[in-house]
Amino acid sequence: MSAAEVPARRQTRQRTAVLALLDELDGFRTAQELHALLRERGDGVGLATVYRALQALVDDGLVDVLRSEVGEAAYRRCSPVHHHHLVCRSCGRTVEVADPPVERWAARVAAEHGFADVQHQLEVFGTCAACAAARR
Amino acid sequence: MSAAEVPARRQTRQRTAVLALLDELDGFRTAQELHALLRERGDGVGLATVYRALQALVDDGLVDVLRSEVGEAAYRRCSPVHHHHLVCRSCGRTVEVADPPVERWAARVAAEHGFADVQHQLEVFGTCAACAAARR
DNA sequence: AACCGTGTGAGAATGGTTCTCATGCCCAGG
DNA sequence: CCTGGGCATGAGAACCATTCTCACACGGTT
Ligand SMILES: [Zn+2]
Ligand SMILES: [Zn+2]
Ligand SMILES: [Zn+2]
Ligand SMILES: [Zn+2]
Repeated sequence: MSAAEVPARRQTRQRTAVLALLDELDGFRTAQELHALLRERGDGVGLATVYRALQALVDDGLVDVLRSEVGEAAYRRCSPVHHHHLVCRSCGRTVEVADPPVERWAARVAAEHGFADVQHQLEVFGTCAACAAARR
Repeated sequence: MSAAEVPARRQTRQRTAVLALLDELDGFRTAQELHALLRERGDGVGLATVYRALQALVDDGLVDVLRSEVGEAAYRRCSPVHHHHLVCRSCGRTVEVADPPVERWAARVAAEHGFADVQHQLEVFGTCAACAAARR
């Protein structure tokens, strides 16, 4: 028997609205922020549903999730290929970046210490030019 | 007037116990785990105090903190020089690793995109040899 | 159009972390 | 040594993001 029967994701107004909103935002946003934005614009969506939609999108690889320093999850529409992020601490604006050397380095250093099933996470935080200018 | 009057950290049984416990553990542990361990061994310490002691140690640069995938904070006694971690997903065992190239890469890629005040976080997760062997 | 099963939503529940505040005790000064 | 001011402690309440519950709505397929 084939392993996983794909449950077939159902198309609903709520899920469409969440993905559409993420598509027009260019930074990481928390579920609560997204929920508030949807409510403001009239597309009322339950908070629990926002969480569920985001989780589904993450599972499908359409959205990346990041943990803020205080532990809140933030979500962003991202390309499906492996990459890392350069994130503005102030406005959330994000640039996707890739670096093959660090990929190889992570695999090598893990192997040297006998670790298997290796994964890694690398994020860069800073203040973008616009926010740095606005701050003064 | 000099900027910050150092409040002078006070030496108490509880803070000593927390740091001593961390010194004999070699992996990242959550505050709740540390609290349970202290209670087991008779050195009763309030949970809130464990959190406060850990926060103080982090502020002093004696301890590193890591956010698990579910958002829990885990703490580990670490060397004060900048480094990253190779962490076993299963037992928490951790190896400190350094990689100057990635430091330079992070600074360069950030500068190219106009970002300032750059910081980065890089962690590698895997299954250590001992846990891989025990699993079968 | 009818049915089945998944999706939704409001509120309750969960669980890690922080806050409150009355009491304890470290330690500099005398 | 003794004392006093003030930071530290602890038990429990408060907080808050996230998840769960469950009755009801509705997508998609026959
Ligand atoms: Zn991404
Ligand atoms: Zn990578
Ligand atoms: Zn460390
Ligand atoms: Zn580094």
